[in-house]
Amino acid sequence: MNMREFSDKVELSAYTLRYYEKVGLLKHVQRNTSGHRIYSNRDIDWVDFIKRLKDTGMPLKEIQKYASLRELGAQTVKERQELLEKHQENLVKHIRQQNEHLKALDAKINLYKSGEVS
Amino acid sequence: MNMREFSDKVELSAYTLRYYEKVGLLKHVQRNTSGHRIYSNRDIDWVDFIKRLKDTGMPLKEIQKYASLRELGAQTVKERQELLEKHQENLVKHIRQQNEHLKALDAKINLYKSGEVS
DNA sequence: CTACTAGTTAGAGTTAACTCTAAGTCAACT
DNA sequence: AGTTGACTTAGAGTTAACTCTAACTAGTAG
Repeated sequence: MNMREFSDKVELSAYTLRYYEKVGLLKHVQRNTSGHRIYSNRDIDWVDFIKRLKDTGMPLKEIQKYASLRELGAQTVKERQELLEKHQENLVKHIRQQNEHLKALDAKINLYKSGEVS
Repeated sequence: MNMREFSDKVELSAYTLRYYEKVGLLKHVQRNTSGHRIYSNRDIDWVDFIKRLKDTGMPLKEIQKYASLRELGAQTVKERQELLEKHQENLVKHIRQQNEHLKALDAKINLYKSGEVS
């Protein structure tokens, strides 16, 4: 599929997709005879995974690191797993923290509701 | 308390605290005779609340809006409550989303654990 | 009196992650 | 042949949220 279709599907602008390629998140995207990019379904999966990592707070630099390890094939499986497990741990902490924040916010709102705030 | 003590207590650099003042998050901080800032316990509470909003993804601009409403006193209670309730709603959504991401990440890691990834 | 410490200001610099601009190419229509 | 539209590139510009620099001052210890 072409840029526009892919951009629509993954909900990232063409600018962002080219940027992701520039910083090494997306590698060897195919080209047609006139030099335009052609994306595959595997590209969709990969970008979706990038988005997931990003949405859970992983910086693009670290996603790039994961991408590079992936490039190196089977010998980096362990390292990639560790990277993801570390991220998983951070995410669990983050969710715990956010739940605490939510509780405190609920309490604050209850003060407003009961008219104890001016 | 002075800059250093306050900075230690709220775990924000002096740079950041001055910046927060500059952008209108912190207002009428007291000064001593030589022009140095003096912070109170109420300042601690307020900065802690700012941090909570920030940590839950509220942009400083919106926190600033809340701060400004607070300045205007009792007549803005309703508006402030609404602002917080909107944020609460976003936060609930965010937590839900993060939990979904976590589940997907768990699944991915399980693929690694069972050797289904190369 | 001098040195040191802890602050002060205005404004410049940094970083991440885009986002856009300008100039150009290529294929398809009219 | 000319126009349109969807791309291409290199590189400049933007935004949020800091972070730092330079030059200065006030209070304290030796």
